[in-house]
Amino acid sequence: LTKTSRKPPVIRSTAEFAAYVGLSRSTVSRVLNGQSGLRAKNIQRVRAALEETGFTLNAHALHLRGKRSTVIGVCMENFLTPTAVMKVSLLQQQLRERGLTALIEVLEPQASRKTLQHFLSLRVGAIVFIGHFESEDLAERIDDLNRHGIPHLVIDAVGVDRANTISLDRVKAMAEVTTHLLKLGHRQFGLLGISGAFQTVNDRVRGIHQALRRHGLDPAKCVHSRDHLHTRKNHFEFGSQLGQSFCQLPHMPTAFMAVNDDTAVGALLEFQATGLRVPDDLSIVGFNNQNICLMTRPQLSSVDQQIERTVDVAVSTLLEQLGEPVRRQKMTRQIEPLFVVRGSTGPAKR
Amino acid sequence: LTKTSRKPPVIRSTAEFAAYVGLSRSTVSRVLNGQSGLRAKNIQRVRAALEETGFTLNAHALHLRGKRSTVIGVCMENFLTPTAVMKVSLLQQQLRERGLTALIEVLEPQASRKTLQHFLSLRVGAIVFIGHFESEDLAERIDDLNRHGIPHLVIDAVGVDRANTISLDRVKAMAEVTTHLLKLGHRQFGLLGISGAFQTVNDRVRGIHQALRRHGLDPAKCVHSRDHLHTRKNHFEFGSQLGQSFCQLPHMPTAFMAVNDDTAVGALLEFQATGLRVPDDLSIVGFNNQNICLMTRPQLSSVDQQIERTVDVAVSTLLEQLGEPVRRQKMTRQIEPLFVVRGSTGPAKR
DNA sequence: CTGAAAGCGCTTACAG
DNA sequence: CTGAAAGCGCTTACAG
Repeated sequence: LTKTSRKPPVIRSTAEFAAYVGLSRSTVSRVLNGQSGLRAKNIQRVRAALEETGFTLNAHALHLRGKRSTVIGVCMENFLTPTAVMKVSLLQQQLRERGLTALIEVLEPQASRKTLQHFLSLRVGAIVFIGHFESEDLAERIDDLNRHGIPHLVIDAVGVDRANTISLDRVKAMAEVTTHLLKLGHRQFGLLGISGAFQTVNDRVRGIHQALRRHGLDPAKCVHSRDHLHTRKNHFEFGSQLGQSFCQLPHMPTAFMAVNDDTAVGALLEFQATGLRVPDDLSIVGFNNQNICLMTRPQLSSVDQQIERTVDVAVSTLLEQLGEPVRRQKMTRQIEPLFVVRGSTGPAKR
Repeated sequence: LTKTSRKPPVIRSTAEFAAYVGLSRSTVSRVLNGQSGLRAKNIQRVRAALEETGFTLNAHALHLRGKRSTVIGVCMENFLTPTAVMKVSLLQQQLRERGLTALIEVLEPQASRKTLQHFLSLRVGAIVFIGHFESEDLAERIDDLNRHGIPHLVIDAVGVDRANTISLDRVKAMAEVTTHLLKLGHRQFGLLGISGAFQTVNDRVRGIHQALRRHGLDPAKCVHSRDHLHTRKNHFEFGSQLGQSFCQLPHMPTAFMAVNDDTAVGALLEFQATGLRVPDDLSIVGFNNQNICLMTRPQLSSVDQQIERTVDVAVSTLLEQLGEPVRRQKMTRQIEPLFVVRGSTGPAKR
């Protein structure tokens, strides 16, 4: 084998690699692990051969010896919102910076057990769930994990029994939005898509009611919803239909709060198509602060989920748990929302 | 240990599991692998214990014995478009149905080597790249993979040396769009964001020119771009600026083709804000056929990438390669686009 | 300073 | 029909 050989062999084990270098497996292993007390010449030789061959240690063999895994399993929901994608991407980046590897799998509702089994069989160090999942199903999975002593973290899916959760403070978010609208003089409110059995929805409604009561108003009299009259297939279409639906009311609310930005945009365009002016005739607020908030005229006021902060907290929580035995008490942390005011909210028409 | 014990032990190896069942590791292993010639009673016992304990075989040990891995590494680009997310999600679903597992990692430009090393060390069966990557960097990674005898597949990032590629036929897509506009009487065309060093962009421009020449027109005289006057940070904003920019021309084109839907929507809203009517005064076409195409009035004509078909082809290509030795000839397949005509394209103003 | 040997958790010839 | 033993690719006491 000449030094100028351009085609080094593909090496798949330390045994082969040691033979190639001309040293024992032990010595090679020690160099690879950066141990001290080795002849400089040997270190050089191993390093050079590593460069030449591009050899990588077999992660499976490595794990079989070393017990503790540096791999974190990430389950993301199958219907991915841009917000969720951002979280996944940031999470992986931050874990990588701390020497951990995130392995992502899409969690299908009907295959959740199978996916989790795969992570278990990989003996991952911890599992993170990002997104909204079927609550009972998720609770079962988390029981499994607890039994196996594997720490977990749920981002967003609040209200799951025994789940360690990090989530946006939705009560606070909606209280803030509502207070803002109250100060602008609005007294009649329309909800767009804020209904249903999710805990996240309950929290948002609670925030709205809280703010209203603080202003001495009765939620039952000033909050209106038409969600029950339409079907949700696509957020935008749903928003359009709700917009139309509200226009048919004799006394239309002057302020609207939507479950997300898509729904808000759907309604906004519908209102404008009817000849209503925003924010002169009515105000409207989205949720998530996505790019489409900038795509309407006027631009859409919306609640920002503070994704970077969320992921920061998630990662540090994860690291704390990683060393420790699994805690018996469930842990929850809330993230402060940021309400971004733009042109779609203005003083109530008198 | 009573039969009604509610808290079965957590078992982490076949040795422990075999002891729990009261059989040898060999027998347990045979049951787990569904081999024939075993006493029915023992099969029952193992199955029951499996159910009780939730034991999973250690994937690492499994792999160490079994050589061939059923894991496919998926690299997705760090800036995820909704289209890319859809592809990743569908890909994982389809691989799962075929007994393979997709492990996803976000490929950061500066860490591409590290990510690939991780997949190599996991000894994955193949690697799929989804999205747009730095062409030279990707080419290097693919050389590495070829050297290691690991099959790969690139979805979307066309024009990479020696890469097996599956991509949308962008030449055809744009030829079709252009022909459609020509038939509507348009003769002057504005490009919105269709410029730059990417092969995908070259292909699209080629398609446009092709169609023009077929109609006896000189591309140099009827295609206009203002991309060089503005900076791209966010597609939508970029589209707005381009829209403004075109409005300042003495002779404005009557038909516009955008690099993606966001850019098209940005320009469309800008045109409308200036008082121009779509499609009466001008026509505009997006790309990707995302949800936002439905959010404008009129709705946006756009090119659909046919994601399901793309993933289908990707998976079958992957399965073909998985058994075989790595082929020396690079392989490319093109997917037929679908041009979806909506209200934003109409007869040219005379 | 370096090497031979044991062991991590599996499966599969090889005996019985 | 079932069990003891070897071996996959690593690392780390244990000798030398």
